[in-house]
Parts: sequence; C-alpha cells; structure tokens
Amino acid sequence: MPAAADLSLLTIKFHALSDETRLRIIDLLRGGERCVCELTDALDAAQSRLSFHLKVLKDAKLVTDRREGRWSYYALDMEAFEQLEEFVGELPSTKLSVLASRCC
Amino acid sequence: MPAAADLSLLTIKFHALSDETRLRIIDLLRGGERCVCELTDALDAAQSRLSFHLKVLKDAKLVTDRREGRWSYYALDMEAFEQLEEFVGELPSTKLSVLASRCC
DNA sequence: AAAAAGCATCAACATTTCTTGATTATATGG
DNA sequence: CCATATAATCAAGAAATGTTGATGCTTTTT
Repeated sequence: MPAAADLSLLTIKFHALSDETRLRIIDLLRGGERCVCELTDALDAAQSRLSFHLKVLKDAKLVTDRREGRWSYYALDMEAFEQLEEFVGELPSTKLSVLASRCC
Repeated sequence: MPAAADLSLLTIKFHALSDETRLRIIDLLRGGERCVCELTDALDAAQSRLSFHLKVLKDAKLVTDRREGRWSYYALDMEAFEQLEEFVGELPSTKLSVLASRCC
C-alpha cells in the first residue's frame, strides 16, 4: 500500500504510458538510445508533436535525455520501470477474493 | 514488442491507472472484494463519481463486478495485472543504452 | 557572419476526461 | 403496492490533454 505522496507520482507515470504514440516511442527506445529525428521518422509524426510527448515521458521520469551537438538523445530510465513493475506486481499478490461481509 | 492491436488495449489499462481516485480504489480492493458503498465511505466521494471511476476500471478489465441483491461488489482482476506486470517487466530487460550511431 | 539543421516552446483550437446534480432502474421491506 | 436503499446513467459544465503551425534558440556548416 503506497503512501499518499507516491500515488501522485504513480498517476503521472501511468498517464505517461496511457497514449499510443508514447508507447510506440518506448517500444523504439527498447532498442537503445534514439535521437528525436529518428523517432519522428519512425513514427511519421510532426516534430512538435513528438517533442510534446517526449516531454510527458521525461516529466514522468520514464526517459532520460542528453544533448549532443544539435541532437537530443532519449533513452529509457530503467529505474523507473523497475519501480513500476514492483507496484504492478504487488497488486495481485495479495489475498484474492475475500468475500466481503455484508456491507452498509 | 507488443502488436499494434495490443497497444490500444494497453493504453486503456494505463489510462485507468492514471488517476489518484482509481489507484485508491485499487488499493482498497487489495484487501478483497468490496461493495460500492464501502468504497464511497472509505474515499468520501460522491456516488456518481465512484460509479464513473469504477466503470473506467471495469472497461479496462482491471476489475470485475458482481451483483448481489441491491449491492454491487467489485474485485481486482488478477489476470489483467499479471499481463501488465509482464509488459512493464519486459521493458527494461532489453539491452540498455546502446549508443545510437549518429543520426539524420 | 550568414544560412541551415535540430529541437523546444508557444498560442490557439479540438478533443477527451472529470465532476456534479438529477434521473432512472432494480431490489428489498413494510 | 408504496417507500426506501443501492447503484448505474445522463446532461451540462469545468478542467485537462493533445494537435497544429509558427516562432525562437542553439549548434553546426560554409
């Protein structure tokens, strides 16, 4: 049972994952670091649109970025995904289907 | 690497998790099945609001519901969480930080 | 120094999501 | 049969999110 403060951070991460374009970006980043222009090519998306979604992912701390010359490279933040996996994994592991006593 | 069709289902699930009220509901359901009135009490939320969020969770197949008399009982759908854990867990397990060859 | 490439940011608009209060539906109890 | 309890649904408005095209910033190239 995560503390209240954690909940807000979790919603931000889950929200970042709740968009098809962003999941596609993540899928591409599984192959390793990519620059923005590679992503715009691969996804056939406008540059400002990609930039927007990358910012969402970055604010959620799911990806990291790095500047090199005029290129920006993005990569998955492994730690964040491990934290997420832990949370998701914990959920079903608790006792299941305890019938509630009649309520109200 | 999930197929295109899966992505849309995944975004629905992640979206369902991207709200603090809904995460609180899930947290409560970890203790076992609960009826709606227990949840409204515990979360101090209006009935129609709870009903809305429960529907989002149900549409995402994260919870199941069951009617008994005039009560509705909701419970976590374990299978869905296992599927999610698998997806989240797979992400960081791929090769990390392969430096991209100079792009564009 | 000027031009161009790569990218972030902004403003305006469209779309989606959330909240609230009212209504409806079904089940129970007198 | 009527009153009440539980919960789903609806309509209207508020708030958040996503898209597009334009603008500006930094770095590289010439």
